[in-house]
Amino acid sequence: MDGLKVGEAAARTAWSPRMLRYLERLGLVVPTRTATGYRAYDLRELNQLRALNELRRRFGLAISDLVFAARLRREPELRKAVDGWLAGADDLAWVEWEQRKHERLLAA
Amino acid sequence: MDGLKVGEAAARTAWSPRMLRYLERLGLVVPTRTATGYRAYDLRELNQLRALNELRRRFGLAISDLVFAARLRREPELRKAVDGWLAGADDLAWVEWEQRKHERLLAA
DNA sequence: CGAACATTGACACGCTCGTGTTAAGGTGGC
DNA sequence: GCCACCTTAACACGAGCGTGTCAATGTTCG
Repeated sequence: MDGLKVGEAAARTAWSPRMLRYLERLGLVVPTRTATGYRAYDLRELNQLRALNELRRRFGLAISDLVFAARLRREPELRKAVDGWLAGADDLAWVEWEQRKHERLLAA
Repeated sequence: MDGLKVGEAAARTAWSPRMLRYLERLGLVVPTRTATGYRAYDLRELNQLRALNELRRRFGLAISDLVFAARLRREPELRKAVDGWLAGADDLAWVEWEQRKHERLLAA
């Protein structure tokens, strides 16, 4: 039987049960459920949780940053808009973009 | 003489002078400076500011979301790490990633 | 020179985030 | 059947975000 309950999963990932429920509500790490409603964390979710911790520690990210990153991936329109804004905002990036456009022309 | 002062720029972008200074400190919209230290907003910055407003309104983004997006662009290591996490976290994305790996193998 | 603007820095304030705790009830294994 | 765990919902609370405002000082322009 795989699928740890929230307490067991918490003990193995350095999160609290409270935070596991929170992360689920944010859509970041969503476990399956047993027939009676218990959260069931499999290896996949445990790895996500450990990796999430590591990401936060190494880069000082906020949880909301990851939520936003997930949103960027799911909403292409948003991604395009943000990329466009950054391109307009960042001189160097804009130059690079022009260069790549040039390369594409050369390659064609 | 191009380069509006902070008050003029604010009047033309629906931001307050206070917020323009805040956005500068965050690195999102950074005007040049006159010899005596006054902020000088050119067309480029005015457009960035208007576009930033629009982004926030249309997608309900927080300013910190844009800060994070800018960071993603500037730190490739961070971008790779976050993309990797999302790939592991999102079933569909993972499947697509496998597909693309497959395509790459076929193309080779 | 004086009025109107700019600069930085500080204090303040409401709101949301991340997190814990507690309450009221359901589930499961010994 | 008990005890330990789970469920959701609520109250709480410090920290930080987004903003305004005020103070003390410098700049520009008529």
